[in-house]
Amino acid sequence: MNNSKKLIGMYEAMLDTLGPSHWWPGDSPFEIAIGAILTQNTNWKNVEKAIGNLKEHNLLTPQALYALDSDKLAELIRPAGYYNIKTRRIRNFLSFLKSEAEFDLLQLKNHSLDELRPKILAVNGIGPETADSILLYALDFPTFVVDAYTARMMNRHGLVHEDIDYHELQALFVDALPENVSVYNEYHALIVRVGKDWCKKKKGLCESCPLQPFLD
DNA sequence: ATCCGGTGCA
DNA sequence: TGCACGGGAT
Repeated sequence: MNNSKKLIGMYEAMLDTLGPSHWWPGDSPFEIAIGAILTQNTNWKNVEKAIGNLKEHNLLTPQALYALDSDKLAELIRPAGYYNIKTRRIRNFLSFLKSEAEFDLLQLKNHSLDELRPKILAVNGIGPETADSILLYALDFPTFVVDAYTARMMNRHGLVHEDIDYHELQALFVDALPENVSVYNEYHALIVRVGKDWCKKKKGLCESCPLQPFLD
């Protein structure tokens, strides 16, 4: 089976067994963008606490967060871990949002994907995965998100080396799939769900995995 | 003890 | 290529 058919087959298998994911959880594009920064190498449950704290204080708007002291912000996002560095990263993103789009995330959609992605990547603290997550899940741009789960899952299926470069891994999916926001959205979400519940770090639960039929 | 929707810096 | 960043859940 060629690569494209295999990747499409895996997608269909996951969707059939797990159902749609309804990603990204969040009430607004801005909440999704902040969540993308907060969830860097961090369990989503911890991110939810941090976002809950911000909501509770009515601070989940660009203007309110921008006006907030670093110390206050750090304390509120503390449950998400790495709170000092993430405070800096959020503030970097807010400065970018102010200068580039008058605090209006949707104004970023006036750019093409190809010119916007490098601009977001230039923000210190926003790497390729966070940038693509914001572009896809907050702004509906057709860019495919890959992550540690993706590399692990693909590696265990013998398709890539474990430490494959981000953009190489991404290209594998882009080349195999139709350029479609809904498919990109759902595919990454399904991989994360499979990664959490079956393709675990220590020992994969391959026998019961939705992707078991695709193992060799 | 181990892991988590990573990233930047030496 | 290593390493720091970090609280919370299992």
